Amino acid sequence: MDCSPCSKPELVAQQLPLENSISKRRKIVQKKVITMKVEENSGRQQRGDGPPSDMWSWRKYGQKPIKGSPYPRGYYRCSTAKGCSAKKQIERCRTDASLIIITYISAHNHPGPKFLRHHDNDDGGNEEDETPESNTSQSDMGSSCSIDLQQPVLEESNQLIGIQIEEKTHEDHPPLPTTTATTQLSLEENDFFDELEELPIITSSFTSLLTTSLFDDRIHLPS
DNA sequence: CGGATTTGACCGGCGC
DNA sequence: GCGCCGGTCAAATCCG
Repeated sequence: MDCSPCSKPELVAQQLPLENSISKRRKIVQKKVITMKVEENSGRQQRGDGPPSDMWSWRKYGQKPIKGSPYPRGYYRCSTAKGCSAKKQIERCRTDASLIIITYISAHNHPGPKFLRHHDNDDGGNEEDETPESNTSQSDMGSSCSIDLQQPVLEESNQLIGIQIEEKTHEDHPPLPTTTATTQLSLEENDFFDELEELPIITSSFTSLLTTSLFDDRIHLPS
């Protein structure tokens, strides 16, 4: 039962220096931790780090053994668009190899894959796959993308255990670690996704949960 | 041949 | 100040 990585302090407490390179004064780390159980006979995670396929294209750019965990952590970057700063980390629960912990960092700043496009292009006006490089305005600030964040849809063969959204605003005077906005969700917490139900395809109850949008910087600006 | 993956090295932050 | 650890880079390799 100790397989509750959602509450694992290490996961929650780790800070990502990703944004640090962007802004030293303000560190805003937006992460969404998805814990899901994958079946061994799914034949996908046979290598121990095989990423559950979602609708995005991810390119692996690193892998590191994590202290205290027998399983390495894989670092993936969105390869759907060049300028996309979306990343995800995939690791396995130290106590349960069948438990996959996927950490989504930042967000996609480009139209999503097929089904999203179909839904998004309803107006047929934004078909332009605007490469983020075109607008060099804030291509580096992927977290502040102006479009809603699209979240992956995982195979229904995977069982979603929980989603944990956390957000850290780290300025000169960092608040108590416990003040980090952490939303822990269970499968029963459907009300949270009530606002996210606009997702066009719902292959399963789990996939719909995964289509949540991360936060926009615009909604919350502590300034 | 092009793109994706692998893997070791490097860098920066944090704790002691 | 030093060491540890996590995250990223980049060259080499593999695969389609």
